[in-house]
Amino acid sequence: MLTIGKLGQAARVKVPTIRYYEQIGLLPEPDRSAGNQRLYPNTALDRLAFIRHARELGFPLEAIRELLGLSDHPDQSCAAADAIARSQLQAVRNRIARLKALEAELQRMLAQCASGTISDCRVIEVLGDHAHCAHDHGQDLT
Amino acid sequence: MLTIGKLGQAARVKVPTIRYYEQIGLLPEPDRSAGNQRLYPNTALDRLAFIRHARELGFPLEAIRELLGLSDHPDQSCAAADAIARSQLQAVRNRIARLKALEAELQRMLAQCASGTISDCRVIEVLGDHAHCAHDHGQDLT
DNA sequence: CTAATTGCTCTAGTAGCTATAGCTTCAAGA
DNA sequence: TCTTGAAGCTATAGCTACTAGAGCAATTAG
Repeated sequence: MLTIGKLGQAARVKVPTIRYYEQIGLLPEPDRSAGNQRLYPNTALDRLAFIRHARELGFPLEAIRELLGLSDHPDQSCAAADAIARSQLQAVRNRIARLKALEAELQRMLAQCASGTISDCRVIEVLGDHAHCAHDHGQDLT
Repeated sequence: MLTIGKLGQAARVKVPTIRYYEQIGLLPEPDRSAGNQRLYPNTALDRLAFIRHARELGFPLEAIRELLGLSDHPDQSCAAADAIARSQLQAVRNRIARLKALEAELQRMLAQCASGTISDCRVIEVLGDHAHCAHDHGQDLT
């Protein structure tokens, strides 16, 4: 049996985050000690590690909720899990593409900076006028 | 003089967002019409375009606030603006590096998926055990 | 036994908006 | 001139995924 602190240490997840996961239903409510403290079975560590790992890979909590649901029914096809991972991969690739465009733009902006006064600062000027842009970074918010 | 709707259209910024920017002090409170509606001078368009553009490049609102402060004093050195842009470039590069590691990991995960049942699904398995990872995507949250 | 640590609940805050409700004002057509 | 529909107003709440703090109770080490 693990206290919430030990569990957090073992899974490298902060204690308030564990309580938050419980609150939103990602982790089941554990039994309590006589003094009302949470006591986790060892299986909770697996589940929490799963969540942490998926978060590190950028999966949103709702996707993780689905994946956990799937892993609770090991007999079904894994097509759904595959689809979730695939869409996550797509999302990551999109983000990389957008960030690369931003990188190029920022680099260009800085290369032109004359380090003079604000009035001839390219950074300020470029930001003020989209026409200065080499790339079309349309609707992309980072 | 522009109504808030025209301004939003011209700058491609949604109306509630403009009001939000006013609320947090990024845009000055404009004059009002007899019927209490906001009326913007043309200069507001420049300022709003500046903000939108900087947001597209990933600058956080606080950095934009600083940049706007700088551009209000065109006689000073542009070193500060340069530094803000430089740190933004660094942040973008960090994000790219982290996302590339995630991309590789997700790709590897999917390549191994046998498309069988959940019980031998690599996606679920890899997520459950960090030891399966080729990369060390330590503390990186996307 | 005491002091330090850890745990508890509850509330509020973070970024950057977005959405809703319920109302008023404005502009254009009949 | 009247009317109708669009656009505007304020205020509040919601979104993601946590994080921080207050004020208290329980546990553990010495």
